[in-house]
Amino acid sequence: MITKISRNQYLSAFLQYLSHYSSEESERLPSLIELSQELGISVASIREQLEVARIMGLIEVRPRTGIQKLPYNFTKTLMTSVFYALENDKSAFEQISDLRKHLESAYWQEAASKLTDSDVGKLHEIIADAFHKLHRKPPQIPHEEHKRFHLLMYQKLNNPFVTGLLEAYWQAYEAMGLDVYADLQYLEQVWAFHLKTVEAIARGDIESGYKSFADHIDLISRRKQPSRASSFE
Amino acid sequence: MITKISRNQYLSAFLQYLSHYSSEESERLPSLIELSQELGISVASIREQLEVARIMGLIEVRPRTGIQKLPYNFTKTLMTSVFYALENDKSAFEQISDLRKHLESAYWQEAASKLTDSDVGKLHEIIADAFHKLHRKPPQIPHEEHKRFHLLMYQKLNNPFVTGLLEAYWQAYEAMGLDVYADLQYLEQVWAFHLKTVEAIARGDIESGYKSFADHIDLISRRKQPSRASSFE
DNA sequence: ACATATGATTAATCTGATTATTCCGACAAT
DNA sequence: ATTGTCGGAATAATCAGATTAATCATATGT
Repeated sequence: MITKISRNQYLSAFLQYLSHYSSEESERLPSLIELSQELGISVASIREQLEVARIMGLIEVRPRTGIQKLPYNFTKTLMTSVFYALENDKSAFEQISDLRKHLESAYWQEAASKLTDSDVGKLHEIIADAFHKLHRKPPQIPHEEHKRFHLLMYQKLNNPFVTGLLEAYWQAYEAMGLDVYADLQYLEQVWAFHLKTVEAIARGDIESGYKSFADHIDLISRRKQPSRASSFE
Repeated sequence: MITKISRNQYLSAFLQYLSHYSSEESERLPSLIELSQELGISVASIREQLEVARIMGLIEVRPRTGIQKLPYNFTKTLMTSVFYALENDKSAFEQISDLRKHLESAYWQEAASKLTDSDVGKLHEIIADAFHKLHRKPPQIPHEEHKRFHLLMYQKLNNPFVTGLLEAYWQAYEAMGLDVYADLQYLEQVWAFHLKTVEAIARGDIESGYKSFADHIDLISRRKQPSRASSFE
C-alpha cells in the first residue's frame, strides 16, 4: 500500500487510524500485534499512543475483547487536565466554576428555548425528587438531581464541547467533595429557583425563566467556602 | 518509604508524581530508568503515561536533556481532542466556533474592564499593524494580528481554562485553513469594529465597547463558508 | 573567535518473553 | 430450561534488555 493517509501533524498515527476507523457498532480494532504490522510501528510505541486515546475516552481496551472505538467524548480529556490542575492547586476550581457560570449564562436562553415538553416534564420530576430528598428525615443532599437538572438543561444544544465542559465541571465539583455540602437552607433556595425557572419555561416565558436562573447563579457567587475541608478519596 | 501518595483515581502514577514535583525552574525530572525504580514501574509502562503528559503539554522530553516539567497548560489537551474531532467531522468546527462566540461574549465586559493602559496601547498597535497589512499592495491577511488581538483582550481574566479554550479555537481556525481567507471587504469591516471597540475601552466606555464587539460577533455568524476548500497540510 | 569534531547522556524504538484478564463454551447441578 | 462452575483461548498488561538516534557539552583545530 503506497498511499499514505494525509499527515495531521497534531495527531499520532494511531489517533489518525482510529479517527478514520469505521465506527460500526460492536466492531473492534485489530489486535495490538496486527496494528503493529499494519501501521509499521512496534507494539510498545503503539501502546504509548493507545494510552492517550484511552485517557481521552476514545477507546475501551480489555484483554480478550481487544480495542473498541467509542463515540467522541470531550469530557474525559477535560477531566484529566482539570484533575491534574486541581491536584496541586485546589483554588483552580474557582476558575472552573467561573467558566461554568459564564457558559451556562451565555447559553441559557438558546438552550431553554430548545427544550421539548418531554424535557420540561423530566425537569419537573427531578425537582420533585430533589424536594423529596430535602424533606426526608434525615434530609439527603440531592446532588445527583442537581447535576442531572443542569446537564439536562443544556442537552438540546447538541454541542459536545459545551456539554463536555459542563460535565467536567460537575466531575470536578464532586472531586472537590462539594457534593456532600449540606447547607439545607441554601439548597431550599436553590431548588425554589429551579422550580420557578422550569415553570417559566413551561409557559414559554424564556425571559423570566432566565431571570430566575440568573438569580440562582448570583446565589452561587455569594456562597462562601464550605467549612468542611474537601479531598480526593 | 511506606507512605503512599494519596491515590487520585483519575491520574496515573506518573501524572501524580509530576503534579507534586517541585517546579523549580530549569530543574528536570529523574531519567526514565531512575523514575522506573522510584515508582516501581517498568520503563515501558512509564513511557505510556509519559506520552499522555507530553500530549497534554505538561512536559518537554528530549534525549540527553531528559524530562522537564512545564507550567500548566490547558490548550494542548484541548487541541488534541479538538483536532481528533475535526479529523473526520469538519463540521464540528461550527460548534467550537459557537462556543468561542458565547465565551467571548460572556466574558467581554469583565475582560475589557481589567485591561490596563498598556494593554490598550498594544491593542492599538495591533490594529495599526493589521490595517497596514490590509492596505499593502498586494494586501496581506492580518491573521496573526487578529488572533493576538482577541487573545490579548481576554488575557487579564487570568483564567487558564478560558484562555485555553480561546487559544484552542484559534488553533482549530488555522488548522481549518481559515487563516488564509481573503474577503478583504469583510476584513476591513472587522478591523473597523476592532478600532471602535478599543477606542471605547480607551475612554472607559465599556458599555459601547461591548456594543461594537457584539456587532463584530454578529458579523461572524453572518459570514458564509469560504469557497476555498480547507485541509490539513 | 568561530567552526567542527568527539564523546557522553538520555530518550526512542524495537523485540520477545512472561503474566494477568477477560470472555466463551462446555459441562454439571438444580 | 436456568443457573452455576470450570477450563481453555485470546488478548492486553507488564517487564527486561538490546540497539539506535538525538541532543548537548566539551574539546580541538583553524
